[in-house]
Amino acid sequence: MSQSLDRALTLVSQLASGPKTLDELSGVIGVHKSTTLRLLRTLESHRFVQRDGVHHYRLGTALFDLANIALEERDVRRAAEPALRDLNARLGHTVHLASYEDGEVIYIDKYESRHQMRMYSRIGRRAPLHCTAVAKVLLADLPAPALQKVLATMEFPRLTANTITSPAAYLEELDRVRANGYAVDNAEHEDFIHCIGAPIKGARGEVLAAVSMSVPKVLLDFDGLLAHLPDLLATAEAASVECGYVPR
Amino acid sequence: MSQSLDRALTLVSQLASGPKTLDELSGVIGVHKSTTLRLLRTLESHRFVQRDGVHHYRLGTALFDLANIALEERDVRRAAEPALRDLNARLGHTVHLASYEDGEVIYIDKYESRHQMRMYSRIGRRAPLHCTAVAKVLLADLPAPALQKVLATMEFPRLTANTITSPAAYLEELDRVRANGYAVDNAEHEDFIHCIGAPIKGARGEVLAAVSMSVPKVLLDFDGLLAHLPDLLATAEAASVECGYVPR
DNA sequence: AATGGGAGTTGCAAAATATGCAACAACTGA
DNA sequence: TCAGTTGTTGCATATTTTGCAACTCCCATT
Repeated sequence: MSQSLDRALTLVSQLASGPKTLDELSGVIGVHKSTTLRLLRTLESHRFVQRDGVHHYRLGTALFDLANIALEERDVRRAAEPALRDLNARLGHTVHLASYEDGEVIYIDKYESRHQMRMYSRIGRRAPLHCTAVAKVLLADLPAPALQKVLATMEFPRLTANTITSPAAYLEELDRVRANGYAVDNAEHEDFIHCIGAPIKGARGEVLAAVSMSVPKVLLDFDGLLAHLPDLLATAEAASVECGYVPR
Repeated sequence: MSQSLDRALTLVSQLASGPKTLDELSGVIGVHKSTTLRLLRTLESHRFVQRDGVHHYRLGTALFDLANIALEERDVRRAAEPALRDLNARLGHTVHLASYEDGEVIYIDKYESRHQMRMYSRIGRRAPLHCTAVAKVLLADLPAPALQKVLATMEFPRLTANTITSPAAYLEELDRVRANGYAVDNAEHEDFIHCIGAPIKGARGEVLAAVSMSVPKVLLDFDGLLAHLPDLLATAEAASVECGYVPR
């Protein structure tokens, strides 16, 4: 481990909670302010950090560049785009693409609803593991040891009346996902939206990503949502084929 | 300057051009592979970097988190959202929000067109300075010394038949932006799209960000686009008011 | 206008870490 | 099974990082 680097990256993470002064940042990493300044100067030269007025530092624009590049590096995103865009155009609802990365589920693409609505999800954000359709799809495909490892640190905060709040109930839900070949979010994450999700597979049948379609309850009831399941599964299969999957 | 940190951040930047092996990364920063490994281990522990298979490293998910947070830190984005969302809903065309940061113009929000279309712009990406409406709006408001500084390093690659390709012509264009109170991209960036942009101002009249509306030429000709100028200017003013601007 | 306090900045000697080396481990293809 | 490639490790040495004390700059108060 590189101590100097560790300190610098801690500074960057600390700036995630808002702009801070040199003294504040020194306090966080426990070194002299002249040392902190030297680290900030280097971070600034790489644009990870920038001055915000005279006294504050904040996160810099290199993060945008790198985050965009990190997204575009994910081949499944490019391969899935035509199918997902088409689903969004035909049905007019929000479509997400998410992938599993190191114990987290990240939204890597999103096509906005034709109807004006605000959702939690944004490209680059993590999806909560316990209550989103995409996360259920992705965790359902993990090998048992990896799934146990994730569950060991997973939390189950109740976000709506329907949220799954125990590991046991969650494992049962993942069994249903495996049996059905798709997942649902029955207003478990945000109480005005429900959602269906399906896996996008690769050449060897492994799950590369998950696609989901989210609809406000006022526009479509749950049965109406499920009526779109064939569309979603067809979209997932079309995207899978683009990723090298050979259907049976 | 912190040499160790500088090397580590160079590694991160290098991974922007695709996954790389330990040896490749050592070659880039000119240190022994055991040193490179130690730097990568620290980057990995902060999730700036992750393993991609057994032999490659690639950009990690912390970049998504930080980029999202960096975006949401920008108050103008939150303040402008209602006005921009409304413009997008009423007219159905792509609406962008961009801000000026350290010599660059960054898209910080985007509302997709009702019509299926693919554009260069993405949230977090830089807008080319010489040929986008948002960049013209933002550069037109810079004090002369800062503008000269930007122009000193600015490039003018021809992207379409209409692209401005010289500093002199660009300065004339900025004069027009100042006189008109709005900017146009007359298919200068992407030859199938034109675009109008306007400033969003703060409490002291300073330009905080730029809003733009982009339309494919096949949907609306240039006169048709200009007919929407009152809508765009009204949106920019509504957003400005949310940012503390007091109209005259 | 002067002053004091807060925050940023600097040069350098001392303290501490980063570094490279050489050997080893693991994996893969022939 | 073996060779080559790539990742990994412990430790002595080389080099950088660090803290100090003083300085500069800016802003608010008197």
